[in-house]
Amino acid sequence: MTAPRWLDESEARLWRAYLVLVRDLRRAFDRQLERDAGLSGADYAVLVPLSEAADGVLRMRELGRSVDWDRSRLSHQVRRMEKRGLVAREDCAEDARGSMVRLTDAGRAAIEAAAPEHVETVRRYFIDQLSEDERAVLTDVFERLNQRLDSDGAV
Amino acid sequence: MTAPRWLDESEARLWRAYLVLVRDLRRAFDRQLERDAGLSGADYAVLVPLSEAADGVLRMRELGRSVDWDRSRLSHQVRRMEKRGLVAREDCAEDARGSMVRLTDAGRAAIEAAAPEHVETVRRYFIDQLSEDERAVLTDVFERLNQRLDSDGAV
DNA sequence: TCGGACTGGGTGATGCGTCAACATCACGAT
DNA sequence: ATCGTGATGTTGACGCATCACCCAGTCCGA
Repeated sequence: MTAPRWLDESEARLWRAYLVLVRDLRRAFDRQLERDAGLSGADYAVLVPLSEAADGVLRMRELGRSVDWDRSRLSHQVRRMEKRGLVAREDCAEDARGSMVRLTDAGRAAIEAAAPEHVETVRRYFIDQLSEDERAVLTDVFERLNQRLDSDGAV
Repeated sequence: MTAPRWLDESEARLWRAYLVLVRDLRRAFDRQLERDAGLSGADYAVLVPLSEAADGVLRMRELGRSVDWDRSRLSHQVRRMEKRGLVAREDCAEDARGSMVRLTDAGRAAIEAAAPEHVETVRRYFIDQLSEDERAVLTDVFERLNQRLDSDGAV
């Protein structure tokens, strides 16, 4: 049992800045989506792959792979979205276990209304605030950290 | 109505890496805290300022300033933590509206059990993965983005 | 001093996120 | 053919996060 290596001042500063950034960035995006299109971030995440799919239809399984959520979370989310008329569920012809999710007209209208403002917000609060060098560093760092989490089985 | 400036490939790659990192990092920390001390991230956030306060007692107001949450969120959280015996609520002598939160022995034991592993996890998946230059860039970028959110009233 | 505004805190409702448990179906080995 | 195993999807429960709203106490100026 060795003594923990506590964070020094500059390390703690970085860590706190990260925590605050994550929280406030998420809040800013959620608010913008809610305000401009009545969507949550989770709604948006589901609508994007659906809007890019042929005929706006995907199996739950494929949709789950696209958003990289577990089945439970996706099922709950789709149920809520179905209740609000953003998507519709249908049976799957090829596999009796399966379930298809179809983007409704209202769902397509919502994502199309939300997307331009959303990307503008991503630029305003993130991308456009960074220099080219900084973007390169951040991409490198983020992907490395993701790999670390992945190879460590921490996900 | 001008055309939205969609993200190009490298910009989208950075944005996706950020989203995945945030999600997986949060999951890794929550799991570690839950596993090693039976605490959630929200529990930990509340316990830290309490453990640093004189006598382990803070007014709700001060506690709220420390964690920077709104009153409702803090009230819900403290209620759940009180039910589990991590904190106790007392009346405030100076202000009849006030409410004091006291760290219990169980609460102190929990935070002391959790902290070393928590900081090790922060190092393992974040701080220790970065070079000195990268830490400097990230601190600078994160603080700039936070300022941008702040000055824009986006919080 | 009194009346209105503000502050401190709590509650209920609702959506998000996770875990455990369950039911159904597919599929390969025997 | 059937049995076991894994894949697919759903549900219930519970904690986190936010919003709208409420109540009580404090404060300050007319």
